Amino acid sequence: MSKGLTKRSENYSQWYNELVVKADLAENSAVRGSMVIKPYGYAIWERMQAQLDKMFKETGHMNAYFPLFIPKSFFSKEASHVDGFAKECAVVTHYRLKNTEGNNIIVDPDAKLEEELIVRPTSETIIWNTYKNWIQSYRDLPILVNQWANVVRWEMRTRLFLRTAEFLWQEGHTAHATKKEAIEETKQMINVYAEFAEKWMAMPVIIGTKSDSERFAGAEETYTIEALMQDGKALQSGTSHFLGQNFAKAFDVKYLTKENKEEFVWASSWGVSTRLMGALIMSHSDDQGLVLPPKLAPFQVVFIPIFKNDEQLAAISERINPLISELREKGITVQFDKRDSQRPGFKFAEYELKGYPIRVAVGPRDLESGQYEVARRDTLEKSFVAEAELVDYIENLLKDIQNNIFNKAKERRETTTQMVDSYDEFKKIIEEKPGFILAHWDGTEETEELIKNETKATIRCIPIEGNKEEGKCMVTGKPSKQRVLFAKAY
RNA sequence: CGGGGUAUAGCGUAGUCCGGUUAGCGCGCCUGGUUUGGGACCAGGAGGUCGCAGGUUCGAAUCCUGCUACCCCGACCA
Repeated sequence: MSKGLTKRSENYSQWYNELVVKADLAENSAVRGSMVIKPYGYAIWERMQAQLDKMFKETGHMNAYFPLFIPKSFFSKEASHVDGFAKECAVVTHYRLKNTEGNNIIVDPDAKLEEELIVRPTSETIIWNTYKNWIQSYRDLPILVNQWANVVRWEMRTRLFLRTAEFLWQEGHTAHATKKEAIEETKQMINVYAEFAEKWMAMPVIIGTKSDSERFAGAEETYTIEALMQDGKALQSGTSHFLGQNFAKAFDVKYLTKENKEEFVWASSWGVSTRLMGALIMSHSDDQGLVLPPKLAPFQVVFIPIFKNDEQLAAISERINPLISELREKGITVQFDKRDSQRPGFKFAEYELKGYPIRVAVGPRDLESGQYEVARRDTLEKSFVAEAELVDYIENLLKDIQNNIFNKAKERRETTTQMVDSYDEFKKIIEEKPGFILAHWDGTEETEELIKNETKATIRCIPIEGNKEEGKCMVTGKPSKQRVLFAKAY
């Protein structure tokens, strides 16, 4: 399982599939670029889901579910939106198969749909078509709805986790009476994402807005959180869009104000996807495998008994079962690996590969001494801890690991983020020491395009926080209001 | 869709140029034994339409033709 991991660690996507997903679906192009998420990987996604869902509910949202198939006619109402997605839609044209002679299954030509159905690439259109019926008065607003779902985007090129044809995500779609409120919602949700990324994934992010060319199709403003992976490439990890009245106008969603005036509603949408799992893997993993933040690890602690026979195992179990109960009462997730089919050394390596934050080894020797060997995944350090102190020690160590991997990631980002004032220096750094670059830009699409073509670096975002010093564009010398964030991106 | 590459057991591969025993090796898997505090060892064993279709030949993983899929680089993108 771990064969070749060290050598391949520079190319994360090479070993995800050995670790958490199985991607070998396709002899058939229809599932090209999809992925099977294995149980352990899915457990990580469930932890992420649970926390995000909690945060959405704490900010007043409720979950709903809308159909997978969207009639083509819905989809073509918002012009820039359809332009953005038209090239990557899977389309359902028939509803029946037919078994011909020789067991040859074909699509029944008589079963053609009158109107084709689009497999949702995102749900704005079907949701706004529905909101039209939900909204009449200012009393119906705001509508604060989220959906957990799968979507399909027929990308020309796929990358495991980062850009699969089908992916799992959450999409929030809100409707508001005023522009101000919709913008506040948009900003609130990007802050929720940033908090989740930093406090739970232990992944530092930079919040900002997208340039015109990178903005979501149909949005007036796109907020993003941008993270830096260990190889110096940036990953867009979550977005929140202020949609203005674009979808309200396209789907004719109006409400009556207190003054009995008819107005279009204002909208936001926001989402994060299983791409976050890719981000998590690429932020922290090392040559030994995954490193998971304790807050998202499916299991935070694993106990490995070291035994030669059933009597020894029974003696070990008797001593550590009360400890496990005590840990569980504190809300710590614990696994006790009693398998006799693998040797301890194999298990050590296996749990390191899977990123369990803490491993405790207990053998006859330790029962006598009353001290257990505790190993932490982030630093691979081991220490002996007295039985009486173990529960408190683990509780503190989990917090310590969570902080430590965040700080490590942040430090790494800071040492690979540079302020650059000349375009020559920019080109040199992008080539030699990839990472974030803060530089001045004249705000035009032409300059952005030029930089992209010459260096492959793109504007990841226009940061919201930090120094807002004015300056001159590093390419054209024209005035710039603030530095923007550049990087090569996934 | 353009450029490059690859396809041999569950995974990784040798063999292909120059056709010739029963297609070899490592990991993994199964059985037995010895082991068990950092990925155990010994012995035995199972597992292959050599991507698919056609052709050349006494004989094809190997040569020819066509097709398909995957990977990498671009364009596209959560």
